[in-house]
Amino acid sequence: MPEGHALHRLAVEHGRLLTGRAVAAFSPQGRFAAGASRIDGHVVKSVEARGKHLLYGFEGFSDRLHVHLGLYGRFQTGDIPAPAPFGALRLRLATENSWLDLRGPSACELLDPAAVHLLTARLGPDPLRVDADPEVAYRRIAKVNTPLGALLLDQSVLAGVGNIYRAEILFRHGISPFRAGSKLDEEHWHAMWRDLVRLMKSGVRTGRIVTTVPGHRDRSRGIPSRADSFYVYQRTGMPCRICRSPIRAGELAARTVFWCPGCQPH
DNA sequence: GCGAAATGGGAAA
DNA sequence: TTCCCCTTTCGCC
Repeated sequence: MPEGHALHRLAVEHGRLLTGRAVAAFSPQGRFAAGASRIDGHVVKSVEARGKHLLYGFEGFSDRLHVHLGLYGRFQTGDIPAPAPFGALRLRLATENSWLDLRGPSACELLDPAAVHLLTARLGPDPLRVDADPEVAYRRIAKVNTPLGALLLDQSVLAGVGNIYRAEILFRHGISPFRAGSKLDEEHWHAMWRDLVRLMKSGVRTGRIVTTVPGHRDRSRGIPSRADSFYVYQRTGMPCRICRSPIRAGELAARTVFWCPGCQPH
């Protein structure tokens, strides 16, 4: 489930479980054995999300643990006692109260301060961080002919947006994914940014992505189902909630992109 | 039951 | 551009 909102939610949860506590670290699978033994016994100082990346800091230890879930990665947490490890368990962290298991990440590694700097320096502004500056993203967007649908997924332009937010934000602003970045005026970008901040904050609160408003849902009451949560994402061939045109799908930046040909003319 | 696709991205080619 | 990481879910038999 990892778009940016999910990682920020994990950072909050893990911060609550781990900050100020000594952790026992263990890599039953073995692929992070050396790193785990270096973390083992240290007190966690901080947990933060930057885009889709998680960084964990430790007292008296300048390296940070970097985790990127990729497409398959998953965390599980619980109260001790922890269940017996099974399968490909990359990392288990345990405090005296709780345990945290990590499986299938694309990155689980220790980074020294210089490497952390390299990582954060190549990420664009993250709509979920207070230190984010949307102007930095706009300067990249405005000078290229790359399609907006590709720019929104480029983590060096904007950090944290994934395939759902990409499709949905473009729909909500009536912009074709294939429009060039240079054809987006600044006012329009700022409106999109503000909308992203609002949608992604809501995602952090609720743990899910909902971009539809109640009047546009098939069922207008209660918490919308997943199928009712989106305007275009994975709705290929279904009628647009606004104009009834069949939703289209294509490929952009090596991912499936969805759009409404009526509401998002090229 | 099985294969493909998937809320991602880095390395290899 | 293709592969791969290594898991879950969904759609089609």
